[in-house]
Amino acid sequence: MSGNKMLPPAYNPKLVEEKWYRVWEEGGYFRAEVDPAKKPFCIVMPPPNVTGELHMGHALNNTLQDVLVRWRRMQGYSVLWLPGTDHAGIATQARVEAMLAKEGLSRFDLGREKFLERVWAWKEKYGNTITMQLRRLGASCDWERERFTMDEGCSEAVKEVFLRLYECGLIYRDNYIVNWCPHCRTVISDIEVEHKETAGHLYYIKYPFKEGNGYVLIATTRPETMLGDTAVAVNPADERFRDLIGKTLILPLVQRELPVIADDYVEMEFGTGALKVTPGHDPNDFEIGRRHNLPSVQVIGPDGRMTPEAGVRYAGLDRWECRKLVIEDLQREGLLVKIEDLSHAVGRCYRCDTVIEPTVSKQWFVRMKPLAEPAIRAAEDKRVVFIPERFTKIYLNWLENIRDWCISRQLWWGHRIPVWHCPDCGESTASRGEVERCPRCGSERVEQDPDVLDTWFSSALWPFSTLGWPKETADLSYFYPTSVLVTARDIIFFWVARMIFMALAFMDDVPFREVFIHGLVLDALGRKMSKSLGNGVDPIDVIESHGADSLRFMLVTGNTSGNDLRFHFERLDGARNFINKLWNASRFALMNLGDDRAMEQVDRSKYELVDRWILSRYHRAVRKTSECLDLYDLGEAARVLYDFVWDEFCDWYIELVKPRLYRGTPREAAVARAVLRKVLGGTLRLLHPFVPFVTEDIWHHLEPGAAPLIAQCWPGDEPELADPAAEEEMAVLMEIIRSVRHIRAEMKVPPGRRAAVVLVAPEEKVRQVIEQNKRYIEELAAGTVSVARELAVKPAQAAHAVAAGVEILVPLGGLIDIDKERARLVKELDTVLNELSRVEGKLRNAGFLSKAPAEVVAKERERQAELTQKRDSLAARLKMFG
RNA sequence: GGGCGGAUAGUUCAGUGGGAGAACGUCUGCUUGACGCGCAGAAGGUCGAAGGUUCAAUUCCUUCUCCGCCCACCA
Repeated sequence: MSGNKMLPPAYNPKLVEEKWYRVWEEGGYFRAEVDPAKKPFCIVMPPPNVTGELHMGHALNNTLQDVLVRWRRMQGYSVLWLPGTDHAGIATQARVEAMLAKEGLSRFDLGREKFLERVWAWKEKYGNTITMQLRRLGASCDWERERFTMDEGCSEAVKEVFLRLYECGLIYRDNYIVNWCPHCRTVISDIEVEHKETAGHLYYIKYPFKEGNGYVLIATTRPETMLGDTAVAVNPADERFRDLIGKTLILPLVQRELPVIADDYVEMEFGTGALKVTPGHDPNDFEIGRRHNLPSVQVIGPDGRMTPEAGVRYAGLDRWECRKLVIEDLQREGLLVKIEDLSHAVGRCYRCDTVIEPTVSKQWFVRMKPLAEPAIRAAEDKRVVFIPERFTKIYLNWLENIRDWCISRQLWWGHRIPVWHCPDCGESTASRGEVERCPRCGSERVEQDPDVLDTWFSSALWPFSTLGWPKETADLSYFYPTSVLVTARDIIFFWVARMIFMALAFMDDVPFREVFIHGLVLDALGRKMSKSLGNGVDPIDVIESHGADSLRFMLVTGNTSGNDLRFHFERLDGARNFINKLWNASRFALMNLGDDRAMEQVDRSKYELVDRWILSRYHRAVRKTSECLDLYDLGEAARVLYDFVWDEFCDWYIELVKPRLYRGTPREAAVARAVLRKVLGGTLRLLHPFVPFVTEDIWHHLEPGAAPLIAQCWPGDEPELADPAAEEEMAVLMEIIRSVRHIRAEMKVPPGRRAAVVLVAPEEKVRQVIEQNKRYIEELAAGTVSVARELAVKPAQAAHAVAAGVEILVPLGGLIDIDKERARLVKELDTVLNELSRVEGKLRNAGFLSKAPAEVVAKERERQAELTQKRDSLAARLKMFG
């Protein structure tokens, strides 16, 4: 025996996780090779923000990827899991600005260049926090290929894509109504606006006619915007207002003249049926304005304060203060008719939750229709497949209703728009390199556009920019298209869809063949984990307390693809217990296996029933696990392994193997050891993708000197191990053992006391199986077993049961409590009778007999026979008690 | 206003056109030579409601109820 006995009785992740990660990383096991002899398997990691710290969402996302990647690697694919981080424009800039604020500085004090130096310095210092945390999770990505959305290569790709889109007219610059965040001081795209139902008010305001008395009553939720009104619109079909169209109103407080116009957009039923039109601060009004050539007045500025256009009384006021004052003023003038409560959706910035101010502004856009179409077809043609399938519809629905994508941001941190403007002639020039002078007028006063691109613009290129595009690299031709994208369902629009249309436009192929969507990690109460709620659980804390494997296993088993997952600490304990169970089963094996590996090659004819059984079950586990993984059913795969390890391998096989190991002949023990080693070795391989650390550690105790488990091959299908006969026979033994245990427990037979179990088995074959495996029943049910074909005289002082057609008698001498035994039998008989009547009812049904498949009918017949025998036996037994 | 997901044991969740499952919790035993992060045994469910399809529905279809999410330019 070797140093195996040194294994401690509990697995301690802290002792081994760091060590094995180092072995893997330094051993180059994560390194991807372009190997034409192998099939490629590639995943690009959704890049976490450089500002980020690992949260449960990352932990889930990366665990799923790591399971797939480790599994494929073991299967012999040439695997590339490409990691990286995202520059996260607003988030990172805000972080550094907050730091500057502590020094009493703003970014404007530093200037663009100096500020960017500070951001880069910050990134160098803190940007690898999350990648270090991913290592602790066990993520087996190729760190030598780590990328950053603003590194040289990615920036090249961004420029290239921008220029090509610009040149073919798919990127344009226009004055348009956009979503302005007064807090972030930048425009954001439509999907970055979160619409939240908010309690508000509907204000009814009189707009007097210019001529004569009377007024039109309008209703608005945002009275401060009235300062920018340039018309009032009614529905042309609205009888009430037909005569008013073309008349002129006087805008209260401002005294501007407003035409009454007719537009289909106006809902007759809402409010008063008359709509105040503010082209400068409402997307719908903007469209109406364009249709009717209305002027647009910007009354709210970039800082959320009223502009001079709003009039001297209001200029400089915060938009909310202004609202109050406008209401007061209207009230004073008797123009405010009433205020109603109204719940409506208010758009807020997804980053800072500030209420978005729609504003007209000159921005850069991507023309979406031509790009969206191929992306729609790719999903329709199943060139990209979503798992679960239902997300296809969500994706398609979004693309089919897509609007142009606003890509410019008024930030400094990001990819600067590669366009230079000439102040002299107005020419704009897009260029890959610096532009020194205007190509049109020769002016040297050209200046680069100050804005940067939406962070998601560079993310959209991630699957090919990281592989080297626009260069034609070996990685790109070998690994592209990537195999699968693993991501949370909340960024299908932000990211998945954009990667697909960009890839189709520039690579002429999908970026990945499959999209594996998972849900969100919620807290125990079902709420989203968030910083503001303070209900987040830190994965690193969990790794500290339970180990990375426990966290991984819990996340995988708790998850059905696409569905959210609630985080329960109890489940974490369950995962840890499982890992500890595996550890101890291995410990048992190692204590008994010894070092004589070469001797363990055993002739299969020497296998006993229990060996054939566990090998057959192992074979099933291999097959089932592989099937589940193929279907991205990782949770089910992990559950299959959990059940196999705990129920079959530990609770049954290890117990069944002990008699031979402890008291068997040397030859018997050798057979047992061989099977034990085989099953344990295979199981470790199966479990490795899920719980890499503990399996790797055990592996090296089991096979000292062998290559690490990460580099071992995935268990192949061994059809010769399937043994239905062994499973059937074993089922009989197990049922008998359970019955005896049940009787012992119910009748309170002390554990130390051996019971003399009598088994009456009329069937020759069954009797043989029992006879040959008597020792196992004796061992596991703590008794001595005798078998008979029939029994002339049945002992009265015995507990009785029927299992698998075998009558079981456990003589209890004076111990038996007749009343208790009778009650037990009555209860047993009751369930048998219920079941039997159900089965017989079925078999009496002509429809069932004629229409149900033959094997279903046969099965019911079999059950009927079994139940009948059980019933008779129980009834006879009851009769004995009178 | 559309769309999606969930509703199954006390709790958290799997699952299935033909005998309802796991984990945790509960109850009863147990210093059984791997493990008390354990072992053995047990209790506990008209599978949200109502219809329909079928020989057979917890599972498929329709409607409804409740919870959650996403999308949407009724001010």
